[in-house]
Amino acid sequence: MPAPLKTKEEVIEQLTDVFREHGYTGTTLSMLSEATGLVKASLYHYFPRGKKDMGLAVLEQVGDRFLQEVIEPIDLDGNISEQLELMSLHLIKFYKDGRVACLLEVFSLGQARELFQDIIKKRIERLTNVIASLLQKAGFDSEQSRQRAIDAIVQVEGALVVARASGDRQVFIDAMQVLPTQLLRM
Amino acid sequence: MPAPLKTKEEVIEQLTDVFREHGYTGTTLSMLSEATGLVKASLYHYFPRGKKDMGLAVLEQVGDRFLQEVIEPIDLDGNISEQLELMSLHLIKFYKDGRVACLLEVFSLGQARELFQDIIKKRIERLTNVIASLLQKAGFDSEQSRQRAIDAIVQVEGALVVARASGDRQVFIDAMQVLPTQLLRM
DNA sequence: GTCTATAAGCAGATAGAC
DNA sequence: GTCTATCTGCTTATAGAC
Repeated sequence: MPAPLKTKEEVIEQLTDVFREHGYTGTTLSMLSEATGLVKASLYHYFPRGKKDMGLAVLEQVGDRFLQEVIEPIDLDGNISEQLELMSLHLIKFYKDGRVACLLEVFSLGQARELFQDIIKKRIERLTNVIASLLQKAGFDSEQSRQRAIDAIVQVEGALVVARASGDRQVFIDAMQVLPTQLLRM
Repeated sequence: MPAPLKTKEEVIEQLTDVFREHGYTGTTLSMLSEATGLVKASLYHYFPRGKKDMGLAVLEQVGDRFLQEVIEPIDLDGNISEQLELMSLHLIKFYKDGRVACLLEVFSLGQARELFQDIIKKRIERLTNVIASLLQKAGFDSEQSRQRAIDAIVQVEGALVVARASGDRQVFIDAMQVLPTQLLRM
């Protein structure tokens, strides 16, 4: 039996680009078909329950990639300032200089909200905890760390939105570059 | 000739709620019909070019309301810290404690982006200038004022997104309450 | 695993009566 | 100014051949 031309993971990656640009409702099966090179019926082979399954798969894979590419490289025993600088660089890369949206933003709108809100809520909670534990290592108390972790997420989401809306990606890059200093400011 | 039961302005207000919740693509004429109590054909009386016209009308009216309710109350001759506190309160009210989205965010996604990007870009530029001129009154130089104005918009947009995604409106309220201090910090 | 063909329904939009 | 009725095209989704 020959290996499939595409793994499911590769298909999901191609779906991701479309969902990130158009949101959940704004994405049609025709777009997804064109992006993957598979006709609609073929997509149903990978995702039997259709668009909803595709959204879930994309959300999960992007979440995993975020942890791998942005969070896991952080060395909790390293210099905190350097680790935050590293995180900043990885954030810029992950969001392609501000060119792509965050799924947590675009999947929390309209009818998609009901479908994905539990997952999205958990992801934000988890991300808050990870960043907060990093800041606790830097000497902030539990509550301060949690507040600053939320600030960081607010900063990322806001900078992505403003960069996209204004058409100026530099807004995102600048915001990420000052993020480490902001988080450690007394 | 009797007065119409609804003015166009009132109709636009009802459309606004739907567009803010579902975004442009996610909003259907059926939703708009239900929200206004008018059948689809009646909506075309007010907006001859259809959904696109409705989006433009909503964008314009919300922009005007923002200037009236958040920007114009600011007294450029008053105490700067007090004026920013006032702005903070008005922002919380305008976005209904974080319950409603910003149109500049949700109208900059997917296919709606091409339709509205020029308007959205101009609105952000204008808003940046207004806030920057306020900060110049507080003694910041031109470049610092502009940067901090962008920071403020990033903060508002980010806090709205995180509040919506996490289902915790307090995130937005908290962020708005610390905004004045943040903007004036040396 | 990929395809052709097709179903059922909803989308945005229009004609024309009242 | 609001309506009923209708149109065309696109939507998600499925059946079944290869």
